[in-house]
Amino acid sequence: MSASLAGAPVFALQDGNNFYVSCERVFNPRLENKPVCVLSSNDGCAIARSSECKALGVKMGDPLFQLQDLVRRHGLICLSSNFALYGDLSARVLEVLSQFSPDIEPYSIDENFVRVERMRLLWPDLTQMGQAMVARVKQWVNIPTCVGFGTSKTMAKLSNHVAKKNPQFGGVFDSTSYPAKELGALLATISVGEVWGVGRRIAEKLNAMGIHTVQDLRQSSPKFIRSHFSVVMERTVAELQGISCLDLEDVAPPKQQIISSKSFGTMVSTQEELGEALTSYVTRAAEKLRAQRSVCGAVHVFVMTNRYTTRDPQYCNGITIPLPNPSADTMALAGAALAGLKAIYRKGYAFKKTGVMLLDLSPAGIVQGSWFDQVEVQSRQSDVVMAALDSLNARFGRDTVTVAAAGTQKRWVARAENRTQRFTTRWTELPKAYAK
DNA sequence: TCTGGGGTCCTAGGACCC
DNA sequence: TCTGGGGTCCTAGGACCC
Repeated sequence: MSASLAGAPVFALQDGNNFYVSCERVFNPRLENKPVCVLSSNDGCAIARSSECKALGVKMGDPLFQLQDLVRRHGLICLSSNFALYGDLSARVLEVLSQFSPDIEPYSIDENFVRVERMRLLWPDLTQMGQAMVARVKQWVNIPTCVGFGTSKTMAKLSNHVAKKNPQFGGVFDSTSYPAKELGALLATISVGEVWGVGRRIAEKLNAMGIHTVQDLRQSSPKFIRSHFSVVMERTVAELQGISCLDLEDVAPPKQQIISSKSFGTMVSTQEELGEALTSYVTRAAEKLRAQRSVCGAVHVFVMTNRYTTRDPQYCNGITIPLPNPSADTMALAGAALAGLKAIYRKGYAFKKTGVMLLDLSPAGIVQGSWFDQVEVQSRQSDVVMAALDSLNARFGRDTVTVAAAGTQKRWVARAENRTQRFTTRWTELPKAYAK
């Protein structure tokens, strides 16, 4: 049994093995034991690989046209992606895990963090708990997974990695009960780039400083790391030392931006075609926006040519269009997007990709019975503030219940309460009506 | 010929204020 | 008019994650 104190957090990280491929295998058992990969949209490149596929040397992101030889000679099976299916199975996995603890944070489509320390009466041995999780997810959803335990999220992630890479652990690794000396030896065999939060760039920089393995980083001083990197890395080192800095996010916060974009299968040149694609992306993004009950204050549009070709001239550009009234209305957003497109469109290019980002999101609808419209104006002039209040009155007319203004010398917030809408608007520049 | 689509957080630096 | 410290807000860009 682990020596962790009662109440001190213990995290599990459950992670589906080769998740998309495993999902496909649920409904097509003939894919079992065969090299399989799942492709991105337009069947562009590999985004998930079975272990047999990895053994053939296929890398994440390898384009399909480079895999044709493996398809012919080794029977590599390449499948188009089916994200609706993966999302459905992900939800089922989550349901099974909720039998083990109510404190769960779905981290990605194939990963879940679980706080387990409150369940120690039921599961004094974490390894047994992890084995039960693996067995039950396999039995009920037929998805193979691994589970790692740690006293921080970062250690749970790392333990999951250990479980995945070392078959002798049977898919479960509990770093909290592993003898300290042996744990250090084990972590000294793992390269520092495997740590959650250490990407390619930071790994290079760490290597240059003589920090090559997870154990090297774990034995570094957080303050030293802070001085050469950022507060994020400082936290990572503390987490590796078993000090939990990142808690479970049990209620998912609303998105701060919503993106919808896609590459074209064949190149597109005309503004009309780009506009049609954009309109469908805006429709999808606006649905997501309304689903989280937000309105959006600015729409960003971008276009780009094919960055992989050296033959054609390159052009990429983007523009952010602020909305005078924050909205979740598809037509309003599409109008802004198309106006943006018109501004950045150039004739004579073969475009590969376009997309839209909804920015400046804020809550819409009823919040504890109050409805507000806020206008922030950068001015110390009282007449400007009064003008802002006037505009709120004009916008809501008789529906306006109260108006008020408060702020500092520079930045004023004018606020109107209204029976039908709640918006929070931030103007980064003065609304035209008030410009002097 | 053919190369994904989402997201988050942090920092530096400029504008502006007292 | 000049100088400087302390502070806020905003944006662009980089780095990371799946």
